[in-house]
Amino acid sequence: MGITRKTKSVELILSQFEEESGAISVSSLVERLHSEINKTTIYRVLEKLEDDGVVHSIIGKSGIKWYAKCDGCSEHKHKDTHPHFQCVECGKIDCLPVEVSIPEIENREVLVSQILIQGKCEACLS
Amino acid sequence: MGITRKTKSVELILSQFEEESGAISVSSLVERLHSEINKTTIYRVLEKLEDDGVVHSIIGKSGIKWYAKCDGCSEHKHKDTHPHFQCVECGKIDCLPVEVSIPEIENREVLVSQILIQGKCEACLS
DNA sequence: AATTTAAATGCAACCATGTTGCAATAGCAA
DNA sequence: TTGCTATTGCAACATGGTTGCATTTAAATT
Repeated sequence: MGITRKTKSVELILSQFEEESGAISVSSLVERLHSEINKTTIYRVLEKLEDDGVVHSIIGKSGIKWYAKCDGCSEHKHKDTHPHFQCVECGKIDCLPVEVSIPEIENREVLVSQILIQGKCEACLS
Repeated sequence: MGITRKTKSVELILSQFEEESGAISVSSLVERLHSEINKTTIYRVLEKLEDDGVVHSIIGKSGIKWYAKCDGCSEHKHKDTHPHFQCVECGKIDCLPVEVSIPEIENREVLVSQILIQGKCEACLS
């Protein structure tokens, strides 16, 4: 079960995603908000927002967690087939508005899939 | 530059991959070999083996690192388009002998891509 | 408006994964 | 056998993330 009360922490965290088009790493969120919210709370709020389908999480190339606003996700079913792009230079992660089809696999039940494409983003290509 | 000397550590680590068909997490490798090899050495040897194209690494669903034997990788070019499958129940990771085509993306240069499919493996399906 | 109650928070302490610097060890070529 | 340098071990550190518990607070109830 997710968020039930509109608290200062929830509002603050959500406002960060309003201002950001791409994904935000948890550590940068902790850094940005450390004077207003305790890091434990940040972890907990993000978890609940994910349960609610408000944001979704991505594991970046070095294993750390990022969150991005969901666009068309619901509480019980995330649209997790869209890939994410992480720039090897600046580290930034964005959602890609593309569908990648995952094949059926013999003897296994596929539930979700995470696709992380790495390369150079527009800003770092110059 | 990768491995240049055949040391006890290298042999021991490689022997673990002989016995294993799937991937091995670094932490389980550290656990298995802690009485014979220091963990720092394990991290360092794995890094070199990856440089040499002997193994390749995968970031699992919870952000930890796994390694698997390479099959047809060379020192400078890993075949990283094959997806990996992680069982949500037992946690085990395997390489999938399938090719998934990654689309070109406007304004970005794609270098590598990591596809992690999650679901239930054969053993956990019953 | 005052009361009540459970959700939400802060804090401190903890855990796991991974890294660094440096001195000691050991392959291997000469 | 000697000498060079790659490799290793160790201890200490860094970072990302979690836990238990006492305190606070949103919001429903009176």
